[in-house]
Amino acid sequence: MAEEPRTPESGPPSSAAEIAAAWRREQPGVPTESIEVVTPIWRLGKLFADDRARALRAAGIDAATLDLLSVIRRAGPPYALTTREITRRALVTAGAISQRVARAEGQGLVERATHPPNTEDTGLRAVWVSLTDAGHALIERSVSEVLTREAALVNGLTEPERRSLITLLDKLTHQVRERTDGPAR
Amino acid sequence: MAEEPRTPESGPPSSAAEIAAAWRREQPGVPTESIEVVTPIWRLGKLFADDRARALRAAGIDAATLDLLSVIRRAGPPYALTTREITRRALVTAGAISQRVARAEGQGLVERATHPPNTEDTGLRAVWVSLTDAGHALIERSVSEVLTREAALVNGLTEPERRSLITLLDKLTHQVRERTDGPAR
DNA sequence: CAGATTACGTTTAGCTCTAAACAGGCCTAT
DNA sequence: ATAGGCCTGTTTAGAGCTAAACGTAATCTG
Repeated sequence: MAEEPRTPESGPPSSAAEIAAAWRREQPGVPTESIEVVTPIWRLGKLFADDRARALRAAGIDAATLDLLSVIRRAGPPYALTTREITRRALVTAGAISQRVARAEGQGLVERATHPPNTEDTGLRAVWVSLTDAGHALIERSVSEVLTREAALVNGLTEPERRSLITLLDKLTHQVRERTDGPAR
Repeated sequence: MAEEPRTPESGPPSSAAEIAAAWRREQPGVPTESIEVVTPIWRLGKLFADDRARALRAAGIDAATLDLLSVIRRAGPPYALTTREITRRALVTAGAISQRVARAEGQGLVERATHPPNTEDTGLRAVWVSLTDAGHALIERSVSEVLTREAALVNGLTEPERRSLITLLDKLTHQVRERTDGPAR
């Protein structure tokens, strides 16, 4: 095939295929199969995150807070979850959740209570975090916009393509999880 | 057989499908097509990043430094790039690259020079970052391990599945890029 | 040429995260 | 009962990042 320019002057970032090819050329024998999977996943993650952050800035909320309020909102009435449960559904540590809750509480978006809203309890020293009216209003407003926006980003794929991608991502996720098997903290 | 002393709700995080279903139930009419794509991409990104960080800790290097040295190493001889070119190929800002280079320089892994190693020049006030012997040795050692490890994580997919996934990710990346078209770096 | 403009890299303030130490409620066993 | 062990949640020090201001070299303009 045609050789590629050694240093492509000012363009888009090197494609994953180019990176893999570069390693095969520079260090033959090194396994490069993962590069074309892992690199685009990281880049897409950043593209989605950046776009979301840009959209949320206008709404006066950040992605971390949106994430917190979302988890509580979509749990349904009475819109309250324990800190532990919130942590389990998020991608960050318990300490980070504690800080997120403190910030959101300072903004009047959530409230903390050591007693459950029902008589239901985890049987342990649980702290229940619930949405205030302001928090409820804010999440209602922002989620719709964010999801509409992101749907538009994904709509370039046909329905079969999207379904196929979802299936493959799902399969890969399960396999990576069981292979790393480290506490997915 | 197996005893179940666990707390009721301690399982894996909600699947993306469950999250989408929850939104359709709680706020009908909101578009949820993107959730099953974006969520697994973020989760996979974190799984790969965490695994890589764990592996690198043993080798005495962090992911940010690996990334820096990798870009320079795979560019081939004479193993030197300008800061601008490094930034273009990374997912972080120019300020972050400057700090990464400073840290790596402090560890004796790279060197900075205001003059090009060749007579080749970008025509502007370029700073060339090049690998030291120690940096070269370190990257040689770590990249092989990281890629071998990550190849094993991806090998659960069959070859056609992997190719199909790569194609879909590529297509999605291009479309998201042209739809957001934002600065994104 | 001088002045303005542009391109590149660095510095700085502030933010959010992680890891680890800490604090305290609940439970079981002796 | 009480001692000790677990389970939850919070706090804290430190790391690395971003955004924006800054310094400076190269280039354009009149």
